[in-house]
Amino acid sequence: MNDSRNAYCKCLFYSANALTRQMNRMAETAFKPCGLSPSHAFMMMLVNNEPGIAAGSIATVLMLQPSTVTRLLDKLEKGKYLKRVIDGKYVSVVPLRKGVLMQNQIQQCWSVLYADYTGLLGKEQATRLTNQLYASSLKFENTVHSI
Amino acid sequence: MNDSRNAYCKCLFYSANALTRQMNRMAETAFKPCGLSPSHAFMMMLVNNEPGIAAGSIATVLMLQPSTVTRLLDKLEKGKYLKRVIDGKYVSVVPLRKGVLMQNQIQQCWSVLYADYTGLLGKEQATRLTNQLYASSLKFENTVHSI
DNA sequence: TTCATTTACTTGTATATACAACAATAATAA
DNA sequence: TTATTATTGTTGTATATACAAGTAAATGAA
Repeated sequence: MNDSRNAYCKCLFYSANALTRQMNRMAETAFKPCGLSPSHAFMMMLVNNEPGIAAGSIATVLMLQPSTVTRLLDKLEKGKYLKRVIDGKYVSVVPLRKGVLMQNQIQQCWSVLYADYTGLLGKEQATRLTNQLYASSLKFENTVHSI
Repeated sequence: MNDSRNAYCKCLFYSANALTRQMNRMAETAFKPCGLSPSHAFMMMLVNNEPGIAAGSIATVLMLQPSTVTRLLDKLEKGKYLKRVIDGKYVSVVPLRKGVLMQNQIQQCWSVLYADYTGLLGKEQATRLTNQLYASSLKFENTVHSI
């Protein structure tokens, strides 16, 4: 059985997707208590840490497409976690009370997630993997974006 | 700017997702010439290599949920790339001529993808990253599945 | 043999995400 | 100042993927 996997598991597309799906499942569970999906929670944290951040910066920092940011913001705004402040073509985002009050809980969920995957992979491997992934995604960023 | 990223980029959820999104974008481009999405192409390769493979095995090998496999199969079957052979509750999958004839082209696209990302990351880093991802996803598999 | 349980797959529904096309605004050049 | 171009964000539409619930078939126990 594992032989049949061999060809694919040597492909970065395959292994990156496999791990990410599992990671996302774990993250979804970890963030459940706060009632937000991991992506929404990350966005909320970012807005709490940088009130008034431009929508475009959110996209850059979280490495998401602008349209994805729009959709995530829509939901958080509808839930009264934050609001858009529109100034001409610029949109900045500020947290609302509900979002600010949630920060603690989000960070707790985040800690749980961290504990979960380091428990599984070991602290060392987890750190190494994370660093390599991040370094690699920066390399992608510079090339893939600027075509 | 990069300081604002710092907190997140140390998280495996964040970095895995970031890289995977970029990887997927690249893969989508690489597989475009064959007219299949990367996931469909992978599934097609697998079925070509193991004609008659059980649907459940596809899920295991590709590390996908059964429902996801169903959906991917639906599309490939509709496109006459393969067909399901139903035997009681068992479903096995066999390639059709169109799918078999496509194998070459798919593999070519796969080579292009490989060349693309090794060109970007360097062969060494690409291999290291892939192996670590795969090894990690196996660790996840054993725990996350069996809850 | 019949009933309960497990297995294998599908369907309904929801989500995150993307791309391409669009609007509205700002910046620049003429 | 006006006309062009670039920037910023949103909408329409499509995709992959997942979970939960359902169905049908196989297996095991009584």
